[in-house]
Amino acid sequence: MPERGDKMTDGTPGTASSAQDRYHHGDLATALVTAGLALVRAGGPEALSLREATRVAGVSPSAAYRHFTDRAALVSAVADRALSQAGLAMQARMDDDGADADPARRARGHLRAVGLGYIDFALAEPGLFQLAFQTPAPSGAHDYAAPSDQVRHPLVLLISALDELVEVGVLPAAHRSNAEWACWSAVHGLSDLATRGPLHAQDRATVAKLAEYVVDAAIAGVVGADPAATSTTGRRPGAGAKGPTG
Amino acid sequence: MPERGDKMTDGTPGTASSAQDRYHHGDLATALVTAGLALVRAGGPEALSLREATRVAGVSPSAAYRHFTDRAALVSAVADRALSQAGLAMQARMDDDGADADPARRARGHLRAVGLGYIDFALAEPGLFQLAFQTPAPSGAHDYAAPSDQVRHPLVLLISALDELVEVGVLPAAHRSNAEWACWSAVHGLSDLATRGPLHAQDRATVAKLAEYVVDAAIAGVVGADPAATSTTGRRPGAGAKGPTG
DNA sequence: TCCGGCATGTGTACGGTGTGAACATCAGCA
DNA sequence: TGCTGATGTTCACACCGTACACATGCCGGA
Repeated sequence: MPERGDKMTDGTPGTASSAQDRYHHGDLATALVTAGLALVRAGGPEALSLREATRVAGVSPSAAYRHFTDRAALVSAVADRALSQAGLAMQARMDDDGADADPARRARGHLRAVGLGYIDFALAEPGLFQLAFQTPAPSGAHDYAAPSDQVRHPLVLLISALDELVEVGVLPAAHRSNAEWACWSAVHGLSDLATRGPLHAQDRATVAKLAEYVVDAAIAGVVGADPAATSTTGRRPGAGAKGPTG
Repeated sequence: MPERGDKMTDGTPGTASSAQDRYHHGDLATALVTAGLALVRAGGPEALSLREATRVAGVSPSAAYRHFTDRAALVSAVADRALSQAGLAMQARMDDDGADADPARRARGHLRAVGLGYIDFALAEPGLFQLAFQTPAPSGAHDYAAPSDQVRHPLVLLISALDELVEVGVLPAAHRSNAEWACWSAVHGLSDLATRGPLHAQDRATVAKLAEYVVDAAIAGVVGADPAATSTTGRRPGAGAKGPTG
């Protein structure tokens, strides 16, 4: 019989013997997710193997199937946690950056913080980022509801930042529709190029500068782009990116 | 002994017996790449298994190691082919769309075609797209040189489209630097969101409309965005960071 | 012409993975 | 107290990448 004592189920040393050294783990589901999160953080989504997760949890491989129908189910559960962490990081950044007294500047700062927070999270936690945003979605289960309690989905943060920009008058209401996809595409694309693509080997400072440029260009694009005149036949003058806030 | 006749090495029926039914395959390397390409097209990068590729080629698994050091090497070779196909598709679209007599309109059409061609390729061949652009790069081997003969790398197409926009006067030279990353980020992000992300289940027409919007917003962003005046705090002019690849 | 070397393909084996079926353990309830 | 269902274990299977020893046969030198 293998030794089952050398595992650290959680960070709660008070209940040291509650879930260990017993035939029944006690809270294997969350233990597996926690272990999976660590694996993904260390080695990316590919490193999340069901067997390794059970090994970390000090349990036999088949035990996982009492709590997850599939490896995919475990991956999905870990992805949810990763999504929450992304939302938390972005929210924190918004709270820091968007403290301007002027409403227009504050709104623009919020949108900027959302974009830069997204990219920062991708750079700081590439494994979690990939898992959170590059997974075919569990099965259409949750539609951008809170991935967990109290944590707002990153897309919700983006949407509310854009709505705020409309309320404040910076973004014309006529330009509002689809703006979230243009913004999300820009920051997501840069994040992917920087975490796995051709910008992978680039030094951090360069990527950070690029991130600012990309976010600013995206904002300028949605604020200034006239969706009714975007064909090759040319845009009307005066539709420049210069926002009303100057 | 397994039957080795049921394979189609290439599209050259003239030499039907040249590479088949013989102990030595004759051109196993390209046969494996061709098989791998089919596997990726059908099931995405994950479906490219070395064993399955050798099975399709009618050869034992170990035979692959005479031509590729690794599974990664085979993947990389297939990725090169995928990259070429992407370049071809984008080039074809550019030739179709960018036929305006007016130089400024033609230049803008070229950039639009590059972006829409990129997204179209991703939607038409999601497996090849993922393999081509979401692979950690072979090992810094080829720096955007022609992935094959005669085919220009997608990034090269983008860069020349932007350069053309500068020559024609639509894009101020001061806004040129880093523009390729803003554009690439936007189209790559949308492609990723649409092939694996939350837009995966969206119907094709909706995504196509979104693609046009995103491309136009990206163009508006780089053409109109003043990289020195978009930040909330207001950065000094002339602080445009030079592109990482030069 | 024969022959030998070397590139190429085969067979077998090992450790890794996900997953299912049968069995073991234990908590909680009648 | 003993049963029952939830949970964990053991064993087994098929698949994967990969390494090693061996088989085959093309091609150039004698």
